[in-house]
Amino acid sequence: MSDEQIIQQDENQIIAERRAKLANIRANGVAFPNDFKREHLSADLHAKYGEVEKEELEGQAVSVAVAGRMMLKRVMGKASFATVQDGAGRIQFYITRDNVGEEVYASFKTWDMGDIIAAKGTLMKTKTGELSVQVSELRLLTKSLRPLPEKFHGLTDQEQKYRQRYLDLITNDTSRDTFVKRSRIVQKIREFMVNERYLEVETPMMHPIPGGASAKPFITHHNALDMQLFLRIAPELYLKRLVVGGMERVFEINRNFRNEGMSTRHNPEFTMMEFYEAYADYERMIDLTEGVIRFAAKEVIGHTVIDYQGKQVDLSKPFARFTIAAAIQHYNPQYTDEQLHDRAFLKAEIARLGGKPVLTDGIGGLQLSLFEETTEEKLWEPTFIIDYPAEVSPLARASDTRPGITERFELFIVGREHANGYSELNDPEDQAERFQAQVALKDKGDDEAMHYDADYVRALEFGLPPTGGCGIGIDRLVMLLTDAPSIRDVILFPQMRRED
RNA sequence: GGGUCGGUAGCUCAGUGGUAGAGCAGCGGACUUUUAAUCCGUUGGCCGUGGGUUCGACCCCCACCCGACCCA
Repeated sequence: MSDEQIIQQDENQIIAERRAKLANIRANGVAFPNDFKREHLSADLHAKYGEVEKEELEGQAVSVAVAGRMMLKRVMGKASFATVQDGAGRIQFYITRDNVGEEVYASFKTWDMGDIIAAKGTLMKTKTGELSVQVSELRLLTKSLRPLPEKFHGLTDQEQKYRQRYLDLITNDTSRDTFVKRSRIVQKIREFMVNERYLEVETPMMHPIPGGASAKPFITHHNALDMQLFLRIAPELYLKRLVVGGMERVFEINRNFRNEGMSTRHNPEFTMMEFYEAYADYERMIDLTEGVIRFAAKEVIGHTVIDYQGKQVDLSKPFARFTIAAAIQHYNPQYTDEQLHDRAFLKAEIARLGGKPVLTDGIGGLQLSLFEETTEEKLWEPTFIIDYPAEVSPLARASDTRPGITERFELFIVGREHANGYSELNDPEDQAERFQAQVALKDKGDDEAMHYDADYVRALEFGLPPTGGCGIGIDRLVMLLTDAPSIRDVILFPQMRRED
């Protein structure tokens, strides 16, 4: 369908009438003026004058200049009220023919919901005590050609909320509030990290070798270099190169791209914070992770015991810790210690539960699969799962005392993974071997296995100090803190199928 | 990929084999303190798309498209 056809199809009587009004405005001067100087925001006025008594307020004769989108309009003969929404809230205009003049008043009556209007006037209070602008000058700044969603119910259609986010933002306070909170959460996370003397950095989004995670990448192509590039699946290997380079505390908050299925928990592009600290281990990363989440909750939500989808989550007390096997047994007491160390039993049990076929054969990997099938979703309260098997942790440092185990953790809250961190593997020879093992897995058909990154190994050969690192899923954290059921509710423009 | 539910006026929703409805928005009128203002009048539909069944389909059947949720 061509654009022209879409436009044609979209036209209706309401739009046609508004276009006619716009044509009339054009014929009479500047249709889209940009010379009005807005001086006040609704929220500031409510904060400053909302509690002032009617007589006192009107005695002060406070002059204001405000502007916004007309959301409600109540015309009563020679006097009208309009509710105007600006970036911070709403305020009511009181418009009378006697104050604005017959001509402007007649024009106002033709203006529509959704139009961007501006007023100068003085503050007043109505007889019910609502702070309002008694308008002396009234202007139309932007004619809106399309009707807004119904004023009471707003926009409810999920698809339209996602595809036309601007409409969702205009009409739904909760949606606006979610994205304001998202911004504040990210800001507070930055503040926390900077206070920990971390430097914020940006590393490439386009990678010649995708690395740092087990995931399928998006593939793109650079014309001038005639080179295949991958949208990054994680910044990890670049950030650790920076630690090699002497940037001892770095973090990056940015997008990752994974070419996988979409769900209420997965969007193809999503935001992670990764951070790396020299001379730190995974215990320090656990502390930072717990600290930054608690800080963001306290600063943005105001408290650390929050509601998520009708159930409480307590972020205030120290997060629980379990090894994988201990967590399985704690939440599924039917499994015996013996069973959890029996390869044949684990394989059969995973298959019975409908889990993915396991390509690796180690006890640790099998336990992890069983954990994913039986336990993950039950971890409602914040819980660190620790001691991941080396075979599924190709970038993590192995335990000095327990063979096959790495110093790694993942954080689960409300049954979802929120963070993943470890003491970094800084032995270049061990790293080279683990990459080779990944390549072998890839050859066996695991298309999420990692590539061999020779430059990364070379960097390690110059010496990566002992380092701790961690990644925190920002979208999921925002979901948690804003009580959003779907990742699409916290991403302004979530990925959607093409409309045609 | 599988299952469930949904797609009807610009928006929010009814309708169930027999002339497509309501509220809001729009248009015309009344109204100088309204609060989703109110009152009177009124315009507006390829009922997601394409096939079928039927004298007749928004409704029944099949396929497809789009979305939400659940499962893999």
